[in-house]
Amino acid sequence: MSKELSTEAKIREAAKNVFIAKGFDGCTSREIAKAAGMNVALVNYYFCSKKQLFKLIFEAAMEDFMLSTVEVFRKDLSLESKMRIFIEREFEFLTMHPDIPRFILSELSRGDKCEFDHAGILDKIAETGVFEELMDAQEKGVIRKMDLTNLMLMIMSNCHYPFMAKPLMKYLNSLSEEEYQERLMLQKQYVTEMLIGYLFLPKTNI
Amino acid sequence: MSKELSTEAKIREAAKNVFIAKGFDGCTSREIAKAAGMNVALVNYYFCSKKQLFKLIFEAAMEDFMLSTVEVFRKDLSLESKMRIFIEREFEFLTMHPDIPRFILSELSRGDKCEFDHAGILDKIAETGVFEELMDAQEKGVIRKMDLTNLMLMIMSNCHYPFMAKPLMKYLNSLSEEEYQERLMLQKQYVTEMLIGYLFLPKTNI
DNA sequence: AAAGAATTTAAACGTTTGTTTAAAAATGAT
DNA sequence: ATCATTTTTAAACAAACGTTTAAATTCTTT
Repeated sequence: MSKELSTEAKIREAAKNVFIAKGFDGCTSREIAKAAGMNVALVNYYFCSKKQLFKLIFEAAMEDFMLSTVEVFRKDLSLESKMRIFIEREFEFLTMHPDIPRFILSELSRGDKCEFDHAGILDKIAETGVFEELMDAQEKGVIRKMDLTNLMLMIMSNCHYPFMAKPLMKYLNSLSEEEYQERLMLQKQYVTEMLIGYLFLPKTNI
Repeated sequence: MSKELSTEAKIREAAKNVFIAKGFDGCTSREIAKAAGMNVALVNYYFCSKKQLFKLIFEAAMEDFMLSTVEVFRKDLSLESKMRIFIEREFEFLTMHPDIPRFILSELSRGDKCEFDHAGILDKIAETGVFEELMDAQEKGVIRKMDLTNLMLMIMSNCHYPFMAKPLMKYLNSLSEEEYQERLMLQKQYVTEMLIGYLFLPKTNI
């Protein structure tokens, strides 16, 4: 692993791990300090307060979560290829950061404690031109005409939830970690085919 | 609302609301007592500890969450009708209890703090005979051959996630409460068609 | 090497936490 | 009405919380 990190970076890293694993309410400043291998006071020396440190971590996670995989839409590929690769990348990202969706949704629903600044996240997605491309495809009858908000929600449901529901599914079906990972990879295939099959209309040979 | 509840029931009710809204770590015993309109000590007088009260609430929520809508599968209907009605009921239940999925998945991932006893939940689902019916339908080529765990996950993804992601979607798309409720009803239609379309195979006229 | 600034530490601050105690109020039985 | 039991309250407990302070250490600059 990385050996030479600044104190500030070490705290940031520890805070990220602890916050994402346990949530803002589920951990203490001292726990973060210990995970970073140092004194409690240093956390506040560098980041003023638990709340402010959390805000930093949360917003970074949010950006990662929303933007890590949208670059596909800039590529010069067919819309269907883009969709397939997007889902592929999404599962890849979530395999490496399986706790992020639950973390984001939980903390967002905790709400007003401190208001988050995720201005422009949707703008950055829009910059890729994906929405225009989808609307074009709808006009041309390539894909189903449906609200894009709902489409977004549909894709996110099928990508995020399988990772969020891991403890539930593992328990209900008595699965080992390996078995669940297998199901996840299976699920990726299933949802890809289902989403593509639903979204893309059969070609009409006029 | 209901006026005549026993003290014990009042605490239970308050605890349910507070725990589900804020999570175990996000609230205090005093908060629950205040929500029930009484002293802190009474909470422990009736329920011994915060942890034990939580366990009670959690397990009740879990049962509701998993079993509230499975009765459809006992009915004498075509498999497709059952699927449609199941999704309908699921959205109905979640409209009334929109915070339960996030609550359950969050608290489950908090893990070992106290181990939950949801023994037999899958058994109770199995009792409806839905799994046999699905396997039969798979043998007969009525529905797609796929792992039933994955199918379950797929349905849950599309039903639960839209409610869990409400704060995220509302913010990203600047939707009012009413607008989001509209999207939810739209989503119900979309996911029903998508799931049915994916699961049920076209009839082969041998 | 000495001085000054930045970093790190141990200790303490006042609150709040979950829980307990002991007294008060309400209830039921005789 | 009197007593015993149950229910409710206010007060207190030690422990843990986020944060601050002031001293110790390290680093940088001269």
